Amino acid sequence: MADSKSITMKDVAREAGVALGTVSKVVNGIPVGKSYQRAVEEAIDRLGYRVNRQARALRCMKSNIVEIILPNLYNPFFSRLADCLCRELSRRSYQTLLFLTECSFELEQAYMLMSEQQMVSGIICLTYNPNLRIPKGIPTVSIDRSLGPGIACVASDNFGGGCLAAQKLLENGCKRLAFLRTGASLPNETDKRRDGFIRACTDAGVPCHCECVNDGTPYSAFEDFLRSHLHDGRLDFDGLFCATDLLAYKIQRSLEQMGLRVPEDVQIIGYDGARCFGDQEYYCSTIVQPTEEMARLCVDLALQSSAQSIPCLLQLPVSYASGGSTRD
Amino acid sequence: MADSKSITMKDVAREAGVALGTVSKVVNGIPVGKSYQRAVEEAIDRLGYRVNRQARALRCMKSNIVEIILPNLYNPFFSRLADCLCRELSRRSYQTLLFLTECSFELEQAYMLMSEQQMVSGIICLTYNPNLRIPKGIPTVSIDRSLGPGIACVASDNFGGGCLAAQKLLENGCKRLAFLRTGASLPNETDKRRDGFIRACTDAGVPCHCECVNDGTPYSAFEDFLRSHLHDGRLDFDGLFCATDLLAYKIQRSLEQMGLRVPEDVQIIGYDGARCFGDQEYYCSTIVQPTEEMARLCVDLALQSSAQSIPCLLQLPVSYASGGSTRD
DNA sequence: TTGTAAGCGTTATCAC
DNA sequence: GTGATAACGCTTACAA
Repeated sequence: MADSKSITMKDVAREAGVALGTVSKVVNGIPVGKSYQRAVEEAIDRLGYRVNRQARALRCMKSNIVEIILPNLYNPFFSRLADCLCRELSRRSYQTLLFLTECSFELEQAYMLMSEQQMVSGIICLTYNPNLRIPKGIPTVSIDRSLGPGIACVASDNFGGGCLAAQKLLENGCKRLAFLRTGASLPNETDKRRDGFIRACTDAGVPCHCECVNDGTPYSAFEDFLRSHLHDGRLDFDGLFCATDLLAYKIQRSLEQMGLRVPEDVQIIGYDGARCFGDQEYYCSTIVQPTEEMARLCVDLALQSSAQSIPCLLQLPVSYASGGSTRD
Repeated sequence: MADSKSITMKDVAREAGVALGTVSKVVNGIPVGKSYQRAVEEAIDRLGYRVNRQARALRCMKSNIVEIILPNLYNPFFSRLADCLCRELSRRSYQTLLFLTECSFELEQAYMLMSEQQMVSGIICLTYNPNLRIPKGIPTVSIDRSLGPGIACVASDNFGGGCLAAQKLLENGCKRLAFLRTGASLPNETDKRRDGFIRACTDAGVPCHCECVNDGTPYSAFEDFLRSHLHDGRLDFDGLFCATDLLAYKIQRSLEQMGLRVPEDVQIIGYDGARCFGDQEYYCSTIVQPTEEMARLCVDLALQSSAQSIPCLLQLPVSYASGGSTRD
């Protein structure tokens, strides 16, 4: 009890009868004389010594901490991402410092700059602030949005995913397609979901409607949209591609309330690959983001101290998964 | 560019033409002379100085970091908890260091002890290791499991929740009840869900069956159980209380595959209050844990430096929410 | 190969 | 009220 004054290297050195520097070497795996090695290791065990990471960080001007900035953890895509990132970091003996912004520009900026007083090894962030100031000298990786030259951006192949969605709907016999989206008004990588979708539609010679609303807009705007395209209990579209699984989920519920059946009357494909309870069934047919691979890549980049000509944008391939809202 | 050698207090002191100690005082809100105050603040702005938290932590032997240990972030209950905890900590100017264990006893222990070399302000954990060694001198809060005397445990009112589930099923006309559970073989607070359920059944004079299997057991054990109680397309039970929403969700799917309708033939209540996409509809009728309040309480306790006679167990009230798997 | 000593950026204790 | 100065625990030249 009275002891717990925290054991330091000095204590270990005294206990082992060696100099402070020798202990440090042993702790850091730098070779020392066999007998010293043993003596120090025994003393460490005996005393239960553990290195003080703050002191080390201060001295080395670098902690083994990576900062993660996300909007929240209740959205399954973000929580899955956080899960994968944290695990991948642990695997490499790094720690995860987590910040949640709920998309507040101010918080995004504040947490971003926090790293400066923190000596973190890297930053992995998913932000929306268009004027985000990035701390210099800290490897930074952005997810789904380009933060400017020199900052790596990791994303899924949004364009390819959009194409894939169109292809699948067409394969399943859809003739009248529409793309629905609610999202940041600022340009980011996820815009390409629409571009890819339109491209595939154009290539196939099939017309397609786009209904995109800004983030502030209430969901009811989509219900109005659907109703305005409902004639005699029949929707003008038989295939919908929604920019996220969440939107797909809501749209499906709206359609069902209007008396339409999914997938019999209307087929829907979402984007993300979200699953019930995180690892059970897909909520809907979806374009699956390779979350684990994205996390691994983010960590790779965030730990790459030397900015050795990192590509500005890295896109990872997506896949399609049937989840009940399509007829395949 | 060439400057970014990180600005220190010393730089600020020189810039402002005052002593180091004066800068420290300003930074920490300790009163100094009016003119000094201004000079220092201006210098700080001009130089863009930010306090180095590692140095402060080292000097004060205490960082403003709270360690959170959870099994994972894909399970909605855990991710919601993490979300609330992180937000609550931020609100009080603390940072969140996140560790995920996937219930590995070794990792639980390793992360628990990590705090010793970290000078964290507190630990909030949800663990299963029965022999977990707790670092001394760091305020520790356990969720859903008592870690022994002196360690606060925060949980929802599991017993009350069990009672409530039974009451709701009975109110809805159920006559033949059963409790289903898969969970840690080690005793923890969530065991009381069963106890409360049984108690309410007993009080009401209604028989109830309990089917509890250990964590390792494959889910198919429950399917076998259900099948063994299925006679002529009719289940021996018309009301099920599942220890978690996830189990309720799986059971519902199994029943539907067997040709039974929920809630017409069998009503189901889960526990947790999990929602689709984190904030949409409930997956099923459920006993809702007050996650936000629990998080707040955990943070309260984890930051309470003085162990001023903290109650060992704190239970927060639950509520019932209808989610389609019952007839109310 | 080992020991010594100078910091890393803060805070806190004192003389002034 | 202000300003030197000594730690905090560790790493790393550099000297022995």
